[in-house]
Amino acid sequence: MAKEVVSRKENYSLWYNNLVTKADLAENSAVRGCMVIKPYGYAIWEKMQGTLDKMFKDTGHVNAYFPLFIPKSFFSREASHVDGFAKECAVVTHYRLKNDPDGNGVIVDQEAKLDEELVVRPTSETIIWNTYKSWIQSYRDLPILCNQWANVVRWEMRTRLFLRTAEFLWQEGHTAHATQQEAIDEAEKMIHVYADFVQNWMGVPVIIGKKSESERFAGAVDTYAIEALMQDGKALQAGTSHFLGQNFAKAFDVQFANKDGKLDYVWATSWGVSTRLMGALIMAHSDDNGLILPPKLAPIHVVIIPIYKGEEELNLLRSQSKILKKKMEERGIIVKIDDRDNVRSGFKFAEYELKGVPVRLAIGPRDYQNGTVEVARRDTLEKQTVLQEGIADYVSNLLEEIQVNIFKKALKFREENTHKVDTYEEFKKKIEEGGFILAHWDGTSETEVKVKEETKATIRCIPLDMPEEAGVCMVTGKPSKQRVIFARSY
RNA sequence: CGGGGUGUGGCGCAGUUGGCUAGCGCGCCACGUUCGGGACGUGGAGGUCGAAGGUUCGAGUCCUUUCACCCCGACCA
Repeated sequence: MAKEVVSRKENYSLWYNNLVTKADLAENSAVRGCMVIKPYGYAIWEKMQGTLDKMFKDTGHVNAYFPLFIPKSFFSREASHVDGFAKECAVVTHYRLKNDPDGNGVIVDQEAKLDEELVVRPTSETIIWNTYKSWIQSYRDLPILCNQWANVVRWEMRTRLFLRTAEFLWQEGHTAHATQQEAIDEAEKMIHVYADFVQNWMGVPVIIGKKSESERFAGAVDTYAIEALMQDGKALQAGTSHFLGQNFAKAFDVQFANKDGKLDYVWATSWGVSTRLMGALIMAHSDDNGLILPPKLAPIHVVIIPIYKGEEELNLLRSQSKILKKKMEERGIIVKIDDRDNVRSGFKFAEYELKGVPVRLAIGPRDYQNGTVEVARRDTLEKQTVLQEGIADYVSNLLEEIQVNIFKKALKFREENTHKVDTYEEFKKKIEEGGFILAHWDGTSETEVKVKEETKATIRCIPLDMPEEAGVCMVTGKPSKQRVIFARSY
């Protein structure tokens, strides 16, 4: 008897459950809104991390690490930056506990108060720029191209598992350059690195663009972003790259002597992606049977499930499975044999579908006789019986095909849910259906605010590689050079 | 921080206008039969009903306070 499946609209948690849970600590816990990443979920994150890390290094970056705690005063330096983060910071005020003399357990020792409070980093621009100041004196010290893998904390008023947890894992790149153009190039380069990763590894199509003024990062001159569309019709910002101008250099007084011997402020960028990407991965691909993982990021590519009666058959199939496993491993395929004797094979089928393992091989006595194996692919749920001979090639090709197919499917979904709209009336109707809307906008914040208030939709980005097209703003009728992307977002 | 909702074994829930020993499904344990798509039978373990206080002969149920979580806003990756 198959169990009832929770529908996608009702609940994403079915898919999440293999990967992550809410932090489940004592009552009154202040860590609400945090998450526990389970081993299987972390294995995916490690794959993402490894791939991105290599991409960063291939583009000339190096890893470094900076402190978790940032002196409060650092935040006062860059005005718009503090505006953006002040409301969501965790602050350390004391450094010691003691036993309560009244016997109520442990209390904060009020005598151990810090002179200056420490802020748990919500992002590291301030402490990094304070550090860079001592690293930079001459144009010969530039560029500095550092990346940091770290956790950060943002005390959001409302959290959402994966998409907006109070603590999350991410990487943040922070670069310093001698010229404006070099910094702009860096910011653009990195948003393209992100797009490459999200599309070609995660299989999620994205639109690369610039943020409008009101959606910009606190302290940035320009914010580039990649925007993805989830299956429920909402947009998700999957990564950002910021051209910071000289804002942080000025705030932290980071000057260098240029080739002419004159002092100038350093030009900066920062860029980051987080565990939110795992949310994107899940929400973009999963179906009612559970996760669908792209082979390039799946912790297990292939699971082999022996189907047997009795110990004799099991042993026979077990050793045959090992042979198949070895053949595939020689081709770099990650294979798991699930020969657990205490759950039935149908249960295993369902379990690995829930986990999103791309390919399943089932081998039973009949297959053993015929020298065949049943191959099932997770993305289409199709099953086929193929010869064991040449299985490594077959599976290797299949994995590549699945990787491409997942992307195509997501792209098709996005295209079917992207609409050009020319009037505000039509816009209001279309936005209710979800998806991306391409419309003309007069470039003003006022119009953007009005649209947001009336429809809850925001400008996700001003696409970079979309042809210019003259038109008029759908709201005000003022001239516009190009269409921008509107959507409701997470 | 505003509006709405929910707290009952590990998970999901039922429990009527207060009334007997607090139930059900899943899961868990034991034994047996099963095993090519989430098995079935029999037996069993597991609960301070979110917390504190109150009303009452009697509270999961009523009242007060409080805490947490979820959803919708505002804020944000």
